[in-house]
Amino acid sequence: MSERRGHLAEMAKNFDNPEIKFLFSEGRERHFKMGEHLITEGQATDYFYDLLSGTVALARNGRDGRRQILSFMGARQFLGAASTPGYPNLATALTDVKAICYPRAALERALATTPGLASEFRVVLTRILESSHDHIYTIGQRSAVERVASFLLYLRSNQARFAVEGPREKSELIDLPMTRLDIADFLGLTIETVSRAFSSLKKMEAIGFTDSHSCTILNIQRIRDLGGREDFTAHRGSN
Amino acid sequence: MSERRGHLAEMAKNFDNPEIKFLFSEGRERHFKMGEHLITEGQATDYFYDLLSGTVALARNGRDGRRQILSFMGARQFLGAASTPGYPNLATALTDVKAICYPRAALERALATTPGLASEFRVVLTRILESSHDHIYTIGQRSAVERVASFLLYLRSNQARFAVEGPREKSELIDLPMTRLDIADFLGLTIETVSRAFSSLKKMEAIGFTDSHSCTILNIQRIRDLGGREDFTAHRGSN
DNA sequence: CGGTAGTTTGAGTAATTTCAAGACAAGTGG
DNA sequence: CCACTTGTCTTGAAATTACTCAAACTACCG
Repeated sequence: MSERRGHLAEMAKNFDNPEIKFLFSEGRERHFKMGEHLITEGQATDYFYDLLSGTVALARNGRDGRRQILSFMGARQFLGAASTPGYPNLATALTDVKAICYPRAALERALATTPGLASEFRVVLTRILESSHDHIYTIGQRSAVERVASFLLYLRSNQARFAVEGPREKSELIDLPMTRLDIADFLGLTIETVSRAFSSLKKMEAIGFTDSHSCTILNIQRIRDLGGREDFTAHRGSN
Repeated sequence: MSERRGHLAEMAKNFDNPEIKFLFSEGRERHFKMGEHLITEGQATDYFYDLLSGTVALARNGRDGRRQILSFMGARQFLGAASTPGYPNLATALTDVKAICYPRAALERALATTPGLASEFRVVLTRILESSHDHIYTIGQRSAVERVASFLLYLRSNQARFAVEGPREKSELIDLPMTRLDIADFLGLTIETVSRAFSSLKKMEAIGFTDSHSCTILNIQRIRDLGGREDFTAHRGSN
């Protein structure tokens, strides 16, 4: 009991019944090396993942080689919810990843017998949907520099909210575990454009780089003006 | 009982308990004129809507006048699920709209006491999320003509799936109840580009227009080649 | 120390946007 | 019934943005 790990276990800590017990007894910790796939597209998603550490890119690949990254996920985030047995997305480990995987059927049964957990789960799903909506706005309406600024705020917010040890304060130091190509495929741009946007933000002294995989926000207001969501999420107090 | 209407009622037809009874006793049919808002952004979402007829645009507005339409919704679709009391989106009636509205608290209680309905509801939420992912791919990776082709398939599929009288076969006749500006704001393009893309599809005899608010697909294969999702959703058999 | 993968920068090109004008349809009032 | 207004849609030309192609730079790894 006390050794149940992960965000799902935390969400379920106040619930107990045979289905919950069964669910957690079925949970297996798995490790993925950088580059490995947690889920392959089209494959039957038998498993649901609760990430413990590392970063995963969830992507949709077109036949002609185009790729759209739908989200970057880290500790305390979930992966594998689908409306059908198949799953059209590809989940790839960008770093070494630890996750607990649960059989989908066991999760389904636990949710069906534990309405309280199902409610929390519904909130999680809804948040994911709202985050997709943010993403759609960003890709559909913003320019390259704005998209990159918005991306930095997205990472900053996620790195605070989904820190391994639980939610913490936002930091001005942003970790960029993904490559420029990953960022480009997330934002609907090319590597070169992403790189130029970073250079441009650096030149206006809004950010600074130590190495190419982590940066510091020097002028948060500038970044917010470019990529912020205050417009429509003031009440949520993000960024 | 037999007069419960709407998709939610249909989903709940096999369930019965006091909370379900209460939920449906609280449902009120409302009519909205073209141009009216069902939900205003930032407002507390006290209500959840089950659409009966008409078309609604769900949009996110930027302060500087930019607007991104997140989805077009019609009969048998739901509106108003949010993870917080506020709601960052604006729902506008594009035609006259009929809907049943339920207090969110009543829905929440009904779901909390009716796990079977909660499961179905979770599937609906997941489908919405998957549809958002399609949208992200389209906006992030496709060219203007491809986006418009993809949009036609999106409408065709929705108009079959969410027909007023229930799911029906897909038709080659596509209804376009929204303006070119709405389409542009949905696809992350300008009106002019959308118009040029339609002209281009017309010139290649992939589609034909009767008037500017309805078109016929003349060469479905061509449209699928441009905007199809066979790549990653072959197993779902869409489009 | 060279090799490889990833990143940055530059120059030219292609696509979409912007600006501007014209076409079309529906509705209004003379 | 016709001119006129209005809103929407289409088309054209110019400007801008992001993309493509190419080369140089950097860091890491064997």
